[in-house]
Amino acid sequence: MANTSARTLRLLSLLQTHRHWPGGELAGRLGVSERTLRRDIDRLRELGYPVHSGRGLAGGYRLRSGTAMPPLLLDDDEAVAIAVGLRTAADGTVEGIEETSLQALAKVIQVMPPRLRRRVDALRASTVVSPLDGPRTDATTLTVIAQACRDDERLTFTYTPSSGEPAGRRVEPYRLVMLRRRWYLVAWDLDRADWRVFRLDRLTGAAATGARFRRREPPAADAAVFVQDRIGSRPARWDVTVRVHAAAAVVEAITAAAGGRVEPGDDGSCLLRLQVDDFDWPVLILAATRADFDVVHPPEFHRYLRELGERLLRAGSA
Amino acid sequence: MANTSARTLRLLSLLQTHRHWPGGELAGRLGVSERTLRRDIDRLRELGYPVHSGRGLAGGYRLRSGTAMPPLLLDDDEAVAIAVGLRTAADGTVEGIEETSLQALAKVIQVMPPRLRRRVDALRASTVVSPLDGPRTDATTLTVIAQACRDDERLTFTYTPSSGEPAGRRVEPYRLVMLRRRWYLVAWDLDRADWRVFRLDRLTGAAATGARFRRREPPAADAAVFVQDRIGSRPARWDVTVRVHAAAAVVEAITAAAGGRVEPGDDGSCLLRLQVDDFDWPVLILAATRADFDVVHPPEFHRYLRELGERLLRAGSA
DNA sequence: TCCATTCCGGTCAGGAAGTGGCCGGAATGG
DNA sequence: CCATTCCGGCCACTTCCTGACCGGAATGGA
Repeated sequence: MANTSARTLRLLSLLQTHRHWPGGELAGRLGVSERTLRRDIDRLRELGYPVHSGRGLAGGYRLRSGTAMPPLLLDDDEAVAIAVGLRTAADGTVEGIEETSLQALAKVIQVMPPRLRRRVDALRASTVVSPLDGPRTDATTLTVIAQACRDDERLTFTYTPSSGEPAGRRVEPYRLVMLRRRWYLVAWDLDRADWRVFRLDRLTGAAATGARFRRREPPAADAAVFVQDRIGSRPARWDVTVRVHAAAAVVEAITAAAGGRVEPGDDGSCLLRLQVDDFDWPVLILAATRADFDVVHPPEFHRYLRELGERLLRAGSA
Repeated sequence: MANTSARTLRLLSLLQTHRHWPGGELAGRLGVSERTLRRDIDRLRELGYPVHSGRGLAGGYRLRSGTAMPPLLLDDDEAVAIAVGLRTAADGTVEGIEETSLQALAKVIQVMPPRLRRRVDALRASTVVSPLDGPRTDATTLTVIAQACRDDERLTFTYTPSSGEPAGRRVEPYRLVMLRRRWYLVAWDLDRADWRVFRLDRLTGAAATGARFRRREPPAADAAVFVQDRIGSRPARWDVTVRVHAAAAVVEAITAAAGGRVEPGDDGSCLLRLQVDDFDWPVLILAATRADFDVVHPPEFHRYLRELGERLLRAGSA
């Protein structure tokens, strides 16, 4: 039996689940003498995990935070929660960490027992999301590709270009990039013998073949820049400025989460600035303020408001 | 030196970062002979982690999924991503796993080095959330309380009841419950010698005193039920039914994520049902469909639409 | 102040386990 | 057919693990 390693892990696990443990209790659970337990604790400390100990009646052992992440020992529920959380973060719920979340997700999913994966999938549907976020990429596809990138495994899939027929592709995946809430895959296309960028929402049936390859010279130092260059002109992005007839503090409370900037005016109103891709978002925010407002900046927003206002009135008076 | 335990962990870590490793490479990195490496691999297998091995040129070792979660060995970025993901999930982004996410978050945060905690805090602001979600509870408060619940530590905080002055409380925390997107703490109030329910958004300055207590008989088998009973009558919750003049498939694509139910009609329109706490949400969804619609069910929605429509028109015509 | 409780770490001796070197074997892919 | 890779038995040596026993020291409550 690989006793000492297993015991070290179990000890770490116990210390992670409940913060405070008396020595005798730990020794009992591990099935060793208290002397040996003390030595195990010492071993953990030598490994760099700071185990605090206190004497007397209220004494006991506890694991504190140290300088490095210790191995996380998770129970099933926690593992599922982590996978689900990472999935939503990878979907763009938290800006700026999509790629990292995906990488971590790939790691978790890879070692996760199948029964837990099924639970994660089952929770997939219950995410509360904004209906404006656009198409989510299938999480399975995402993790399959992320793993292939990490492990240098060839990938096959069916791709439908913006103009053209669906066709099979064989690639050596390099990196996944999220840009403006869309996932892209940078990969070396084996048949075309060149680097290509694929939009994940146009890609189906992704599967790692199992065959490994040696990494090529990347097409660019930063994969995101490469994608940026390839997909070219960005979609219209609006800079909305609105004068809201309500106290700045009130408006700020509502918009803070959405990332708007609020400047207080002198007459009890305030100026709200938002950067958005479409107008649905700002309308929602403005509706929530329950105050009157005037559009300062984009004329297009004027028209949009008129149309929507008329539509709502039609529905409201029927 | 605690050699074999440390090595087992490092080996596990290596196997988790990159899926495929030739034996010689692993042995080199661990600083042992290949024979010993083989024994280490065997040890992992005995511990229940299925290490797959392949022979020949494309051979090597890889960690597969097994029947239990192995210890997760994360680098800094991944740990941060996990914490951030759990935090958003605990905020109610994914329904039904808030408590579990919080529990996992408490575990991660507890062992996370301070420098990583700071990074998590820094990312706090950048979450893309709906401005309608109501006040988010401070994540630090949340984790402090969650840890106190888990570790049976007394808690002190300042509480402002719905009617009354802020006052200090000393409690023995029992459980955190999320109900209708709000966090509640069930705890034994030491001064009042009774079980109480506290709303977290009315609670400030939470701190664990460090003093531990013995768990009392819980006030109810299910803490959520207890909270439900105590907070009593639910806020108005609307059952909105709308006829949308657009194809069912189109509407479904937009509303699926928000949890609405769509029934196709015979004339190209469809019936959309939503259960919501306020009307901002459905308006956003309906605006996104870019189609006309009629309100079928709650008359209050009529009035709301008229008011909002007029407000938008005022803003749109200025 | 005293006392029970708890962690601490030294020492000892027997036993278990880890280690590297060596080997023939077998699967795999070019 | 051959190079590459994992496999696992054997052996001798060394390391370390373990439990038992001890006196000591910090702690918090009576």
